[in-house]
Amino acid sequence: MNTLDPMVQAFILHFGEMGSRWGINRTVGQIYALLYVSEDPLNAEQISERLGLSRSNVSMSLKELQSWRLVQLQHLPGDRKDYFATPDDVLDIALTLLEERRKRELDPTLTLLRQSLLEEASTGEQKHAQKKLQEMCALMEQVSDWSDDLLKLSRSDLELLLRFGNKVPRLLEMKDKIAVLGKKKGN
Amino acid sequence: MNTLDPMVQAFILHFGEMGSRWGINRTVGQIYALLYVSEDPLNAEQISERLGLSRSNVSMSLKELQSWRLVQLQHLPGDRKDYFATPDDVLDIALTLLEERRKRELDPTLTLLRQSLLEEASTGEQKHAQKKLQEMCALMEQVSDWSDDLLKLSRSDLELLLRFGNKVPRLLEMKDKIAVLGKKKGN
DNA sequence: CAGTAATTTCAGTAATTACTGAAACTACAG
DNA sequence: CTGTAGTTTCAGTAATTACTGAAATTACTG
Repeated sequence: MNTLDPMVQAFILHFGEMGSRWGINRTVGQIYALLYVSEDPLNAEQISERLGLSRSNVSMSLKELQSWRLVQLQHLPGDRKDYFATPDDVLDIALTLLEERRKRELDPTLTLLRQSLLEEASTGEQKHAQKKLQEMCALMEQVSDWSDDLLKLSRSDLELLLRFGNKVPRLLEMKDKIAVLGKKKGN
Repeated sequence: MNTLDPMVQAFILHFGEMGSRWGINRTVGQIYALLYVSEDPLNAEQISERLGLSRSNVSMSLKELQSWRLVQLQHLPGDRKDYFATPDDVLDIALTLLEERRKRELDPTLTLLRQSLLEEASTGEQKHAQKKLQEMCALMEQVSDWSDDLLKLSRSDLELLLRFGNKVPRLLEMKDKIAVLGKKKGN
């Protein structure tokens, strides 16, 4: 891990440590951080040199990052190596993260819950359990729909929402007007 | 893991498996699932019997769940044992989860980023890196503020927001009116 | 098509994380 | 106090996950 600026160094190490909390491992976190702050795309060898990781580890980690759509593969003219970079708009990145996390952390459970709710409950204990699953399922569906719609918003609408987003409570002062909109989709 | 209803059984095992994706381990996930569907609070011994776990493992896992504020300790009259239950409102649970995850997954990084941004950048590469950190920091602050405000909402406002939440795009059709509100906090 | 640069796979190993049983602790009851 | 029911701690071990180097594969180049 040679000749990296101390600030960048600290950032990379931090991402490595946070990796486990974020459901990726240290290496994946470090590589992502390195690419994120790099001015230009890097190839696998450059990454393995700068972070002191084996070439094969870098290869596997880059695949993982690609499966999250958090890095993009690029080619430079006249160079056969694969180069990698992160998308440069942070908002893009955040949305990708939201989508992938929903896919991995919510969808499987939602599938299971829906299945369970198709079954007949006989005993009282079963009925109680099913009611609880039902509640969880309903909430998870709402959250899932919410994120779906968020992902469909135009960039400008999204920015608007985020910018005044911390004034959500004020927005709700308008709930009389808003309630009308809500009712159109009867729920 | 004796005499559990197959549906409940499947739910518990699923939570165990998802645990690692959610940043908790199998045991913690299973215990949470068991408590969530249980009609009455359970004590540590009941949990360890029903899930086939050692008593000590249950003790540690319950502490972990308490640190997430996902289970509550209770006492039954005339019984010295500690009993545990999950809060029964799923919305409560979701908000707790949001808050705890922000605390664990976002706050440490936000702290680091803010620190880094206090430093002087000299070289061009440093300046580029700092600009990227700056962008990430700004977005994370917005997300953090968003969730803060969400947590402050009254129960009824929250339900309203969630209920018509999947009509967010429509809400933004009203952005002319809303923009006025946004400007009051000039940003 | 032979040679080479680049990447991927994978079996073995290292590092980390989870779990257990035994011992220590806590708090109450007689 | 002493005994007992309940809980927690912790050192040792099991299980899982991460990482490596060597070999295999891919895809160009001359």
